[in-house]
Amino acid sequence: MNELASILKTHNLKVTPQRLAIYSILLNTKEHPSAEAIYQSLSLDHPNISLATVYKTLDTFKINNLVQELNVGEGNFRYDANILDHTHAFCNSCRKVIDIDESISPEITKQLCNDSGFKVTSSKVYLFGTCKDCQ
Amino acid sequence: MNELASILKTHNLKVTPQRLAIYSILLNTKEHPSAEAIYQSLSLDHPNISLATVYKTLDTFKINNLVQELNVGEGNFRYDANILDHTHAFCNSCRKVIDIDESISPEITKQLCNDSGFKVTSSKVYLFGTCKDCQ
DNA sequence: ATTGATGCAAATGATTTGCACCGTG
DNA sequence: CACGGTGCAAATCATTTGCATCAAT
Repeated sequence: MNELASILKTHNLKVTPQRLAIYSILLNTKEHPSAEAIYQSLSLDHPNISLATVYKTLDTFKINNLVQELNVGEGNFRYDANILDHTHAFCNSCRKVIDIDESISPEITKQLCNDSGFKVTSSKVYLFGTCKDCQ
Repeated sequence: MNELASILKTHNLKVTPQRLAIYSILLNTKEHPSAEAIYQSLSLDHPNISLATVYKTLDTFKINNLVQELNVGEGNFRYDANILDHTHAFCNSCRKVIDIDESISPEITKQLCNDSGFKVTSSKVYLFGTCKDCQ
């Protein structure tokens, strides 16, 4: 059996072609796609999938901590199969979201935690500016 | 003339009672209200203001860098008249957004900037967890 | 066979837009 | 007076929901 299927089973989720397809897209892209963008990607190999299913599946994945939801202020959400806290940089020019793999965010959360009495379970760090290609 | 009025003028914005009211609300709250919440607050003293005007005004303020827009994943935006980069903590229990006044976020953005070739102009840091009152 | 997943279409909720009218500079 | 701002209602966009059907265990 395929590896994705066993990950889904680990979370007590039924294995369906739709779920495999959506999870596979997220694992194989660096684009941080929106629900709509995922739906577009699916139109090739799974033309009869429903947008509602994409939303429901993403919600299920989010609840089961298989994906994280991002919001860089565009008016919709984006999804990332990398669930570890890491920094996302949004280019105001090309509107791409880039992963910044630095382990600084987790560190600062701990520091902030100490001072404020707020018990931190996760964090999101967004940088805004211009990416290398657009400069 | 009142101080808020002169701030608006500095940005070449016409001074209207609606803008003064909205900006005043944002300057005097720690609640990080949504457009809808601001509209509710206005219903007392400005009962005939339009929700569309609230949205248009917030957009104008955002463009003129008088407010910043937050998104903690609730499906709407919240607004903060403190435009300096600072950390926001969202309590998953009471759904309040709390300011964390630490100057760490600006520091990390500089570090990340160096490594990635991404030119950072601003940043947003969100912490998720449980606030002091809810623990 | 049971239970949960899917697809469709309709509903919702947040935000935006068009346009006539009004108020500020 | 001119131009931008406001209010209203309608439109749009992202996301959710209800429900009948379908598929995985």
